[in-house]
Amino acid sequence: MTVRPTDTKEEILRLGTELIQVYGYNAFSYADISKELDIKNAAVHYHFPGKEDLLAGIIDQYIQRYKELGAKINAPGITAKQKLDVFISRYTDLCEQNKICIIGSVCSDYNTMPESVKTKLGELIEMVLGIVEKVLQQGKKNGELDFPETARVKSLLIMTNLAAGVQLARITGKKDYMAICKSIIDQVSS
Amino acid sequence: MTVRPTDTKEEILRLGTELIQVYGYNAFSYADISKELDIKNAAVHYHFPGKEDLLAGIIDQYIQRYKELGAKINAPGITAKQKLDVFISRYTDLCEQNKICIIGSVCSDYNTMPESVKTKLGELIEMVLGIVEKVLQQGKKNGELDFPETARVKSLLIMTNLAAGVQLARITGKKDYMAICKSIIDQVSS
DNA sequence: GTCTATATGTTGATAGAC
DNA sequence: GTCTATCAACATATAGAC
Repeated sequence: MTVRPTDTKEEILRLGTELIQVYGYNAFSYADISKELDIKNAAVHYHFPGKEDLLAGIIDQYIQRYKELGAKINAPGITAKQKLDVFISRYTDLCEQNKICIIGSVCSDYNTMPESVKTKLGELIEMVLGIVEKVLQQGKKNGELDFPETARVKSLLIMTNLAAGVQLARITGKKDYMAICKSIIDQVSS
Repeated sequence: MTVRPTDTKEEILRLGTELIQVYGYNAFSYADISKELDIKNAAVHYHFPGKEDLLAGIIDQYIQRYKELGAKINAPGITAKQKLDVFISRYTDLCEQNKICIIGSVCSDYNTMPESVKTKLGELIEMVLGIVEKVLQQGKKNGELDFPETARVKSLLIMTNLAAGVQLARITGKKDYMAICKSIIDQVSS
């Protein structure tokens, strides 16, 4: 790749995220990153002294992005269904690239992570669930969406469908994942 | 012809399964096994020459167990709801032990696995889905269960709820998982 | 900020004795 | 079937030059 990264740190974060989504946190090394970015492993350690720091940085980046999405998604003129579609399409994109959700990926390695990162991960997941819950709550209120569960529980059901859906898709194929997405929409349609 | 496995081999399989459920496939080593079983790492290699062989052995054991469960679950006198409870309680047990479903765990490491193991994993998952699908199908037929989706799709929805549910429970706690389980039951109740 | 060079431990694995 | 002994390869990590 001839694209000279304007910011090595950003590139490391981007590649680290990808490696977690494709191979898992405990399956990649700093060598994978340094080779791909054509830098030395010491350069990676300069930006992220330890692998845990890299993981923390990646999760921080996600928290930041969802914070932005949470604010943006409240914009008027977008229906609750469209908002829900924004979430679903994120997972569909992952699925298409043979990646899985970073939360699900890191979850397998949860017990190998330091406490500080566990806490950060909890923050991220509560933020994601909170955004989905809010979308569902508003959609239910204005009659656009309909479902028997509370918005909190419905957000749990939808997010587990999506997270494990992309995991499953790796093995059984994309067709099953697409059927899951269709059902999610059908279940909340009034 | 069934060869009786040695106790050690069984112990390695048991412990290997546990390590995958607790720490993930790429996070444990043969040293973890040999230390815990108080044998030398060479002894582990005797039973499973490579780590992939161990993973294959673990998946094979699961396939065998689900084959037995698939046969047993057809026994008369058990309602479809009770059969569904058998599945749910397996995940609840995992949740209680802070473990996650082995399929979900291995899924993160999917792209680091040899083709032969990927195929085996596909076999296992189709078997599990098939059993759940059959339970749902029969329950729907005799009016015991009711849901708008096809049995196949509903099995996908339920299994993704459960698999990601135990993953989530590690982070957000058992309460969310229990709410998911309750909803699964409610959704299929007629 | 990136490099060279190096340290130190771990990993998965094997050969051959008992 | 288990052991001792040993291995090359790789992992994470740091010191100090440029």
